[in-house]
Amino acid sequence: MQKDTPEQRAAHEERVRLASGCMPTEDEVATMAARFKAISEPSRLKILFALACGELCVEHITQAVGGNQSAVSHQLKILKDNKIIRARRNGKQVMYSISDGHVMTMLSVAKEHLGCNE
Amino acid sequence: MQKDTPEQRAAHEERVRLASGCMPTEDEVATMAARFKAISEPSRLKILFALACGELCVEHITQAVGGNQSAVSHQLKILKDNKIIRARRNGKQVMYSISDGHVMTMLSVAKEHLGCNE
DNA sequence: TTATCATATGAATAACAATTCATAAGATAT
DNA sequence: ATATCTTATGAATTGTTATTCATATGATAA
Repeated sequence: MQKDTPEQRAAHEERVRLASGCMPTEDEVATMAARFKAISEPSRLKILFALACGELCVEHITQAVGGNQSAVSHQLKILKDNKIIRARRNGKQVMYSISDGHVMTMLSVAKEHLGCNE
Repeated sequence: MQKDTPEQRAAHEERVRLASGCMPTEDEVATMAARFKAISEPSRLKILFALACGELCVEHITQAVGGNQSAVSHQLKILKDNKIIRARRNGKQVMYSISDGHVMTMLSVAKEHLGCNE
């Protein structure tokens, strides 16, 4: 079998170099991965779709998605730590909401992508 | 402490009902969660950023992201099974590429979201 | 055919994450 | 102050997932 010519080898190296150049830093990749992971569990994704309709307190979130209060609270913490949602206290309750438009975009793009089966 | 009035209680139920109405089906949530999970590992996210610059074969991907061939191959399978990337054979090589625009959107939105620290 | 290159896969281990239970903490009312 | 309502947290268990190694498969060339 033919070995690559020096030109081909250079082209390969160039492609790898280009791809490496597209790469965010290790820290950036780690942060993005953690945020995707935060929204990659069915129970947490359900919480987000519930919050997409508007701010809710923990009890209402729990009712909307099912499950128990403790589990929901743990999940809310993960979402909050990853800047996916935000919290504000209102008396005895804590109200949660989607943190910004990027998250809403993710949700709608994910839903659209469901149609793509190829 | 005051109990909720019937009106307040009805308002609460309405909010929960509304939130539940925003909810995709169980199957849809499961699929979306699985796809987010596919892109939520640093090594796989790196692969995607490499492919964002254009089609690459396995060896080049491996060089671009580091790690060994077997690990990369396992990760490519997960991405492919979740419709995040596609594969085409070209002689002895298999060329991988981002499957569609939704994925590219996800990557750029994720990168933008890095700037949001609140 | 055999040899070689490129990629994929199965099985085992090791790291990680989700859920549950029990309980703590924070806020308000009495 | 105490009681109650709401949410958060720590620890333990259970279930998942990533990575590695060894090897299989698939394609081309000699």
